[in-house]
Amino acid sequence: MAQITLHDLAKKLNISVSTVSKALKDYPDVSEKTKKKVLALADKLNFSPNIVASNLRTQHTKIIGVIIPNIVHDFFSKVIGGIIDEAEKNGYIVILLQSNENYELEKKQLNLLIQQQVDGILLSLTVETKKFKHIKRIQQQGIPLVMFDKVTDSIDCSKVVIGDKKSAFDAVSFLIRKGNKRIAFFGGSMVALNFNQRFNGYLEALKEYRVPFDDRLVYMCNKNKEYADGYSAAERLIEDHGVNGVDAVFAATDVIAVGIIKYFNDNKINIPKDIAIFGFGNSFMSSIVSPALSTVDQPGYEMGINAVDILLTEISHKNENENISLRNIIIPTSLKIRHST
Amino acid sequence: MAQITLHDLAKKLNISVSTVSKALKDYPDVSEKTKKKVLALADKLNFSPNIVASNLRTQHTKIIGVIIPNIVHDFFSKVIGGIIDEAEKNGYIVILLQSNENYELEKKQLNLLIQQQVDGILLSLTVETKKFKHIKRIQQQGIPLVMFDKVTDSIDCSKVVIGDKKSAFDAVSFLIRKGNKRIAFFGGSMVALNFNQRFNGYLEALKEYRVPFDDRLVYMCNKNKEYADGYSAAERLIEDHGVNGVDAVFAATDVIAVGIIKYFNDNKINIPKDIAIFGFGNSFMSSIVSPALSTVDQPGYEMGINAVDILLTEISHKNENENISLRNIIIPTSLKIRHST
DNA sequence: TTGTATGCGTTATCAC
DNA sequence: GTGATAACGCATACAA
Repeated sequence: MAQITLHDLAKKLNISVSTVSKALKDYPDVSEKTKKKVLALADKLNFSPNIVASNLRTQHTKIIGVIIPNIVHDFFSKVIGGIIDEAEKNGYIVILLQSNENYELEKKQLNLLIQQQVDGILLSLTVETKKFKHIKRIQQQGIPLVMFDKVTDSIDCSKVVIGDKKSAFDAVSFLIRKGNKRIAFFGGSMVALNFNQRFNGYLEALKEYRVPFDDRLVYMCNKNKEYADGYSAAERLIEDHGVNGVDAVFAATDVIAVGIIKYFNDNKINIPKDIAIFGFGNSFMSSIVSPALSTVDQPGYEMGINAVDILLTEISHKNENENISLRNIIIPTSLKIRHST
Repeated sequence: MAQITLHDLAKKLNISVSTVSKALKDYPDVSEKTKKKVLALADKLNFSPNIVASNLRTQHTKIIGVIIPNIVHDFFSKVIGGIIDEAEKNGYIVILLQSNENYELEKKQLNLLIQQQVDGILLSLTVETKKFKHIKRIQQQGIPLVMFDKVTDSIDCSKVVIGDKKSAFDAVSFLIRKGNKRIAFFGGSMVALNFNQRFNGYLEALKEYRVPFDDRLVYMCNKNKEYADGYSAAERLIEDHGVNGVDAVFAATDVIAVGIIKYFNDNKINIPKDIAIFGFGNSFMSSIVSPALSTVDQPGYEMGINAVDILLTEISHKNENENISLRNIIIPTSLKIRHST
C-alpha cells in the first residue's frame, strides 16, 4: 500500500540506506553480492524510487515544460508528438500546458513551470503576447528556453521555426511560373509573425518575377474560424474582381484554402482552370478535399524533435557550466503539388 | 540567478522560516503586519516556492499523469485539450505520455508515473494490451486511476467512454429508416473494443428492423492507414456486389468514410443517391469533404473534462480517507446529418 | 566495501 | 504571534 522506500529495503537487509542507494544505481564501489541482494529484494517488493525526493536532492527534475497556444490543431499536435517522443527517448518527461491564445494564462503558466523546477522550457507564443518580461524572467532564472513556431525577435534564445517566408516565396513562384499573374493572398490576423512572413514571401515572389502587387487582392481571415472566413472571403473576392479578375489564390493556411475550395465548388468555379489554389500546412484534410490541395508541407514532428534536441543540449551545457551558443533552426519545407494548381 | 528560498526571505527580514512560510500561505495565526512585509519582499524578489520540496513534504504533487496511444489524432487531441484545461482549472498539471500503441511502452510509462508520485492517472489503452498486471499494480499502490475511451472489463476502476454501441445503433437505424436495406459495415481492427461495440450496434439495428445480416457486407480496414484502406475496401465492395448490390455504408471512423467517398467520387458513384455513407467521429474533415459526411458526433473535449472530474473526486476522497465509488460514464453522442445520407 | 552524517526547501507540530 | 525543530526520501562527501 504505502510506498516502499530505500529505508525499508535497508532495514530488511540489515544494511545502510546509502549502500542500498548505491547498489540500486549500480555504483562501482559496492560488492556484487550486496548488489544482487538489493536488486532482488527491490524487485520482489516492487520498489519504485521516489523521484520527487531525488529531484529535490539533485536539483534537477528531468522534466521539460511545454506551452502551446492550442493542442487541437493538426500542426501543433504533430509538434507535440515529436516533442514527447524525443523527450522520452532521452529520459525526460513533458508537462504540457495550453495557453489558449491567452497572454495572462501564458504568464501564469510560465511561473508554474518555474515553480515546478522544470529543467527547460519549450514555448510557442500566444497571438496576444506583446510584452516579454515574463519570458525574460525565465532567462534570468537561468532556465534553458527554446521557442518554436510562434517566436519573437524580442527574446534572445534558441528558436526553431519553419521557413515561412521562403515557403511562401516558393509557392507563389510556382503559381507565377504556371502562368498566373493575378494572385490573391488570403491571410490570417497580421499580428501573428507567421502570417507576416508568409505575406512577405508572397510579396517577394511577385517582385522577383515582376508581377505588380495589387493590395485589393489581399484578404484577411480571422483566426479560429478560418474555414468560414475563407469561404466568405472567397465570396468577396469574386464579388470584387469577378472570376476573370483573379488567376490564383495563395492561402496562408490549409483551412482557409479549404474554405475557398468549398465556395468555388459551390459556385461552379473550376479549380484550377478558372482559379488555382495553393494552401499552407499539408494537413490531412488537404489530401482529401477535392480537388486535392497543393500546399506547403510543414514538418511538425521534426520541429518537435529539433526543439527538444536543442533544449537538451542547452540543459546539459548548463549543467556542465559550459556556455551555450544559441541556435536558430529553420526546418525546411517542401511543396506538395496536387490538383488545385 | 539561483532560486530564492524561504530561508533567504527569512534572513532578510530577520524572522523565522516558519513564519515566512505561514505568511505566504495566509495562515490566520500570523499578524497582518508581518504578512504584508513578507508578501512585499517575496514580490520584490520574484520569489517562487520550490514545489518539488513542497511535494516531498506534503506527499502529493498535484500532477496527473495521462497516457494515450497517440496524440496526432483528431479525437484524442480534443480529449487532451479537455483534460489539460479542466486539470488546470482545478490547480493540477498534466504529464502527458504517448504509448504509440506499444504495450511495453505503456508498461514502462505507468511505472514512470508511479515514480513521479502523480496524484492520479488517466489511461487509454494500447490496442496491444491484453495483460493487465501493470495496471493492477497502479491500483495496489493506491493511485486513483480512471480509464477513458480505450478501456477494458478486466480492470475494476472508473471509466468514461462514449456510447459506441448505441451510437452505431442510432446511425444504422437512421440509414434503415431512410429506406436502406443493404448496409455495409466498414470496420477497423476487431481487436479494439470500440470497433467491436460499433459492430454490435450495427448488428442490433439490423435485428431491430428485421434487416437480414449479410456477412459479405462486412469489410475490414487496418488501423493507421484507414484512409487508403477505406478507399480499397470500397473498391472491393463494388467489385463484390456492384453498385446496385449496396444501399449504404456505415464506416467505423470518419477517415475510413472519407476514403470511401474518395473512391465513389473517383468512380462516379453518386453519394447518397447510389450509395449513402455514414461516418463516425465528426472530425473536422467530415464537414469539409464533399458531399459533407453524415457522422456520429463524439464529444472528445467533454470526455476529457469528465475523466478529470472523476479522477479529482477520487483523489480527494482518497485524501479524506473516504471510500470511493467507481463510476462508469457514457458520454452521449448525437447524429450529425449532412449530405452523404 | 560499507556506514554516518548532512542537506535539498518546504510544511507542520509544538513550544514559547 | 512567533520560532525552533523534525520530518519527507534520496544522494553524496567523508569517515571507518
